[in-house]
Amino acid sequence: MIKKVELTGVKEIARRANVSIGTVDRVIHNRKGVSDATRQKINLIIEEINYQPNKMASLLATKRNLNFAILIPKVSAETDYWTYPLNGIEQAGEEVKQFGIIIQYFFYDLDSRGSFNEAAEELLNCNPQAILLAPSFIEESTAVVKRINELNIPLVFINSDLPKQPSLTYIGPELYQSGRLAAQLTSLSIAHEDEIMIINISTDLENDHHLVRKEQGFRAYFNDSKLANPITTLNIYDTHIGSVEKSVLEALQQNPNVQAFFVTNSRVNIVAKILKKHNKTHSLVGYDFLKSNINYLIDGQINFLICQRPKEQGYLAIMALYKHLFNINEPEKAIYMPIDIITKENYRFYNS
Amino acid sequence: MIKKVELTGVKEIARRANVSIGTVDRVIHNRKGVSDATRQKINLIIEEINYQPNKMASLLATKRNLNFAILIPKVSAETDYWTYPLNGIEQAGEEVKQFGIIIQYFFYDLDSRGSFNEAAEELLNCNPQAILLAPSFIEESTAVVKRINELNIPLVFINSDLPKQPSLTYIGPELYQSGRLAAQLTSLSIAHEDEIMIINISTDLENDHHLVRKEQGFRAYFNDSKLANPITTLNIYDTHIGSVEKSVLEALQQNPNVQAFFVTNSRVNIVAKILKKHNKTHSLVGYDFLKSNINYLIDGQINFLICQRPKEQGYLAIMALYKHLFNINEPEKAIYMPIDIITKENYRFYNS
DNA sequence: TAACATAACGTGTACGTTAACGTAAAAACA
DNA sequence: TGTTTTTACGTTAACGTACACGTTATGTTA
Repeated sequence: MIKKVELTGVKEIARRANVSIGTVDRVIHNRKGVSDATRQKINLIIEEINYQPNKMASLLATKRNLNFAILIPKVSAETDYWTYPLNGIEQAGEEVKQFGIIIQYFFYDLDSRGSFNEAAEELLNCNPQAILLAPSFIEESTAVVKRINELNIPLVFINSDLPKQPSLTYIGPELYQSGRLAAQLTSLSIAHEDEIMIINISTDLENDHHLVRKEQGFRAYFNDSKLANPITTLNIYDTHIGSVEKSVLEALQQNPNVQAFFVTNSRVNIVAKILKKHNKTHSLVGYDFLKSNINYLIDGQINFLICQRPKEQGYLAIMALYKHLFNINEPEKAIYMPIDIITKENYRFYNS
Repeated sequence: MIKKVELTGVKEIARRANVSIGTVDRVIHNRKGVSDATRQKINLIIEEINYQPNKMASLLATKRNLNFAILIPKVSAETDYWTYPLNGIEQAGEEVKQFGIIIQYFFYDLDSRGSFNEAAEELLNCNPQAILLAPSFIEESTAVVKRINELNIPLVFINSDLPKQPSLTYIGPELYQSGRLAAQLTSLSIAHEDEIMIINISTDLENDHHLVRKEQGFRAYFNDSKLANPITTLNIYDTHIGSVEKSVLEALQQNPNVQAFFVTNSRVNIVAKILKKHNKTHSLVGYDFLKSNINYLIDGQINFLICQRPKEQGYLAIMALYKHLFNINEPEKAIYMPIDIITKENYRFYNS
């Protein structure tokens, strides 16, 4: 409980500059009423002692709240992936709430670009001091991000990046490498000549660069490792199970030597269900810690799930904004989540 | 930027209770000097208006330094495992520094119980307000922990637990399950009849319950999975490479059908070196993200490393103490780290 | 030169909480 | 009874920042 002795803050600056704290305050806030000479002197001292304003005192003095606005996909019935980032955001929200941070949530429908634009408009209307964005639709997001940057509001991307748009940081997966990892895991459970099938299931495959990057990584691994296993790709645009079942069975008939599947997103549980129904014991690798996926992992129908800490992504994103605004530290330009392998023997400790 | 209008805080409580804020403060902090009647009245009002102290004001008012004391093994030349928790601790230290938290470091030698006791004594002498402890030596640690608990200093265990001793939380691995995972990974790359060898390398094996638990988990997996692969254990007490080499080669001669090794700690790189030297291509699974291990992972000599986020352990431990002391939230009684699988395809993103 | 304007700076109060300090009254003791 | 101790409070000065307002000094104009 030793009292601090360091001299910091406006008072110390004022003392060194032989002015009052009022003057220092004016310099800090770029208000007029200070001669150029004193302004320079004070700025010099600010540099010298590396002055970091005490955000606590500041918030206390201004007695205002900070609004953080979140714009992410809504949790759909089809996949509960976004519950995890949301949980992380909420947890972080609890922790920073006492610093006057209030989180406002806006959700959009992954099937509707219109809903994205609407939600973005609402978001901007409530004048947030920080924004967390999952830019699923590239063009629409880019437009919104440009406006955000004009307003000079700190912005964090989550789950997908818009590398050309300036932002505080991107927090999310590195897709290519995760595809490579999927390939390595697949190669563990197949023989020399076995065929492999990559399954992309998405209504909007053309816009879903996630899947493409993963497939590229997957194929690159086999290339680089000089593994000659034939790899075919099956694109499925209708995500309903009946339609998927039909496609998969057809493809299996055409490629009877397929021994392993790689599903490039979290819909791997659909494939697992189908394989189980037809008593198939193919190797199966897919994505994401969803309940329905975990069940098939325990079951043995899915061999590996790859996961990139969705909850942590949300948590870290809020924390990055908080730390930025409170001058605690600045994040890296991009934070790539570790690429985790989930098996039936380690899933229990994954989200504790 | 909306101004708050609510009437909250000690002032409002004092107004409602017809007392001064000083009295309210005494009630809030459970200090004496208040009659039971007023205390009750105030507590009632606190409940009523659901009083949440303003942490910013609080932090500002108690401009005190909090000393956190850390007692962990020193980074040895032999293994740099402890650099990772240390990094995590330092990072957390940076982040909480502006709340007046100062971290003091004490290190002990893993080969010397005496050094542990000495360091612990020094630590207690500087009257820390929170302690982070890696209780490697059970008896010595227990004695120290008892004294710490008498002093009512919040304490977090890291890496190993002392379940019988009260503590704020334990942050570290769950060893049994990690052994099971090692077994699953081993089973991926061996055939039906292949033999497996578990290698424990430790000068003080009897005290190293870590290794024992992992071995138990490993064997349990094979039992539960009805896999009949013979498993033998090789205990090596002399950790020098020459001695390990001799032991391993001897054991290999006696068990020529061994196709896979499981090294129960981070010294797996020693075994990798030996196997490489003798051109052996056994399957090899071991522990920890150390540089020397990663090199053999890239090399292909090690198939999998299991890792339990050492850096995060340190980070979370400090944060748990900080959040406890600042009433942000209380941790779970035990926080088991996810059991991560590191391969040559995902190690790059593990510690970013 | 008086009256006034403005630039440049200082002062005071507030934010909500903490804790040291002061004090009146009650209780304990001689 | 008087004296000391204890109990139960109230008062007040910080903490670092923000900002309205007050105060000089230095012009500028009538």
